[in-house]
Amino acid sequence: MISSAPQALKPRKRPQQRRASATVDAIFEATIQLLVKDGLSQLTTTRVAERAGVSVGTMYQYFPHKQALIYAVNERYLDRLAERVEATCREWQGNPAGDMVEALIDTYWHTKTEKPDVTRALYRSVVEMDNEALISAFAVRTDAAITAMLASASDNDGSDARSNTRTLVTVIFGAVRNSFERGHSGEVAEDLRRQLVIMCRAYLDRHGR
Amino acid sequence: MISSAPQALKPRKRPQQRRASATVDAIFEATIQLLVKDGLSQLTTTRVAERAGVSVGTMYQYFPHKQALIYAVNERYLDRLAERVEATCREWQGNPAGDMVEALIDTYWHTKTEKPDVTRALYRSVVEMDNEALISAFAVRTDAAITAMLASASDNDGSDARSNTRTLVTVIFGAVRNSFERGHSGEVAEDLRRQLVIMCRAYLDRHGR
Amino acid sequence: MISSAPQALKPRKRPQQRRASATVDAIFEATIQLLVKDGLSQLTTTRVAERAGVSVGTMYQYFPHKQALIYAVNERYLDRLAERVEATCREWQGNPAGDMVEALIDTYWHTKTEKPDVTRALYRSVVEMDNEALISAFAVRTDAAITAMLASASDNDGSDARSNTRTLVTVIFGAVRNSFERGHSGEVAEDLRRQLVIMCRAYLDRHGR
Amino acid sequence: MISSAPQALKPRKRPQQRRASATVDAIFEATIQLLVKDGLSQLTTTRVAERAGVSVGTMYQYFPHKQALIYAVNERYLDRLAERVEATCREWQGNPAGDMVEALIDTYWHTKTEKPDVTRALYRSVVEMDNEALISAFAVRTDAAITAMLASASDNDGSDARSNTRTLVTVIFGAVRNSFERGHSGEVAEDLRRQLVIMCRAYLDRHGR
DNA sequence: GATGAATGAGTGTTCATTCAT
DNA sequence: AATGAATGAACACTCATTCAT
Repeated sequence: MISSAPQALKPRKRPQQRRASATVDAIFEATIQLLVKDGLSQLTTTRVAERAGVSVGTMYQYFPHKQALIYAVNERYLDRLAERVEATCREWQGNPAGDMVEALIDTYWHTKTEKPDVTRALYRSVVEMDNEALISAFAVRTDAAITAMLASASDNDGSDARSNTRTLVTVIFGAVRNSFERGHSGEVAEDLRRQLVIMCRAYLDRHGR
Repeated sequence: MISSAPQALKPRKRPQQRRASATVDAIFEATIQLLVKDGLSQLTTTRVAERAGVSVGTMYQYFPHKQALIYAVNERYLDRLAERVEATCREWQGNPAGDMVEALIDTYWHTKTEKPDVTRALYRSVVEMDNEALISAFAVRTDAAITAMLASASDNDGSDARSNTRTLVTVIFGAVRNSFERGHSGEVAEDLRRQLVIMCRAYLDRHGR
Repeated sequence: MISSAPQALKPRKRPQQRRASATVDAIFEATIQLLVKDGLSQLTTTRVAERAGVSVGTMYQYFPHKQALIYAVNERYLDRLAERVEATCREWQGNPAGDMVEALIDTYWHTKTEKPDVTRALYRSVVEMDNEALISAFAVRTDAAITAMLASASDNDGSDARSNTRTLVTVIFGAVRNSFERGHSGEVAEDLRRQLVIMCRAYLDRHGR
Repeated sequence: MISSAPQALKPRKRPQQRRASATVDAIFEATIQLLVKDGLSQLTTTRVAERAGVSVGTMYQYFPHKQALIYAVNERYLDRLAERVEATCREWQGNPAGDMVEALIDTYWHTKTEKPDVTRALYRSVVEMDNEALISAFAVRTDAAITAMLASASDNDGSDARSNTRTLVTVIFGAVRNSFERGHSGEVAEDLRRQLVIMCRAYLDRHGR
């Protein structure tokens, strides 16, 4: 769970979510829909409650303030994303490093591309929030999973694992976001994905592996 | 000039800079300072005017609304960034492609890192704005410059220039942003920069160049 | 009901009176008091709310904007005025036309004169508003009532009812307003009322009735 | 001149107009055009100056504040209207009273109907202004002219001239305004005018004249 | 617990008026 | 005299949050 991130990393205004339930899901769903439809600046607590079919009062029982809501939505999203990354990492244990990275790119890319407007809306919603804990927790989880996976590579050459993981992760996650921002899609996006695979493979192979 | 971006992409009116560029500069400076200090959500027209030492009324003579102000600040920032990228591209014409990319990464990285808090603040401010025109104009400029540079590479191997440029640009710009978001700094950031250079060189060399 | 005026004539949204008619009444009362005291140009939403003893926010729950408030105040006023006119018309069914018109003038005059400053304030507030629906709805109601009354006159001579009603209504309502504007009062106003009765009677008698 | 109205009647904020000139005319013209086009609430000093082709500063040389401008426009309008009424009154000296009143109605009606939108715009603009002096001065002039005319009637029956004049004036002016408010036009307006003549004639004839 | 009416501080924006040039 | 940039008080309206029912 991302929420279990080190206390030190939790933001001052770290939001508390009371408990999970169908109501909370409805609220999450409503929030995402509204973020997609109108963007963060048009998102009001009243509108979220209305669309979720609950009263504002009730919403405030689950989320102590608006930030907490947006935080929680992103937390859940990143949780799921991290799970998928972890699953992929487990699945490819023991394979050649190049194949691992290709699988990683595929997983990340597909997850992000599945619902592009949700991805975009959440990328945007996370700004102006005390999001360091969020990002950090996600980074910790994925870094750990990827490092472990790479360490098990059948062609592991013993080069600096921390540095390699960090580089790959930063490049892959960064490139995907940038591609989104530039509005790539269709053939262009597909080519970029392929090139990214090629680039990462070339990086791993650099020592003549 | 970024301002020459397709009119159709700019739903919001652009500021009509008359003259008094001193005043406009003061307003820009104030805006950036406040974005750095308190973030977009705390940025009010009154506060900007106050800090810039002008009245709100005056501010509204130069910027028809708050959005236009933020737009203009980002536009200027991206203009300057694009200029630096273009300068680097001109400078490295005719060199080996690997050196070009290293120079590009250096330039971009240094520009972004010079004033990290400004970079971070502007990354955040640009959200929730009608920023497609902005990003698109920046992309057009830098893509053109980089494509031209690569075409002049002494070891140009004739592989798909569009695709190569797009990949490099997306990876470099994306990685830098991601690095910022993860809060890398010091030795970690430096290593990442080096790795990025290695990765991009490896990408260019992939065909045994 | 004036509210049943053609929807097409009401570009501005109408207040959705939910309940809490006490609150709405307080707001109406406050609005009228302020209109009387300081005039439309000094009427601010804050001041109305303050005097009504509610918060601005609450006011905006009942009236979507300032115009809607002023519209509603006038609507209520004209509703009541129309009711009185209708009552008089019912009451004088079957009497001689001259007596009818005298009764009509009395009713209208007295209603307007009861609270002269309110009358004046509302006359003024209605300007610069999308008031056609208001005026039209009032006209439709009163015209209908008066036409019906005149048709029942014991000495009905069969002359053009539409034209007669229109003339009488325009003259009476217009004269009263003009008298207000000129600031008539006391004996002068009283004489004018009498003369108006004489004139309307003479008009009805013109064919030697 | 209406401006020569008794000092006591001049409003506290009685606006002062510096001097007449082509500039002033341009300002008047611009004001009226804007009032017709967008109404009082959209009338800003900047817009008036712009349309008049002068600077705001210059406008403030002629009119010490916005009210003064609107006051002056109405003053000029009423001056001209009063002149026409006076001219008619002079012209019909010595004729039968009924013909006088018909001529008066014709003059007033035509002047108001010539440019209906200007008439309407000015009716509206005069609200919320300290307009008592304006109306009073107009009343004094027209009352005097009409009283004098009626006194010279070939069939003068010696009945109370003050009362008669006041009644006729209030009825005629009031009916015209009311007709405007109701949006009468074409055949309806024409019939109303005829009926008004009939009514006023009947009033004058009431003693069997 | 759930509701949603009430709150009121806070914000973007306008525009009459001034005054340095 | 003429200009028009600068001023800043004022206002309509929003919306996160609370709390009586």
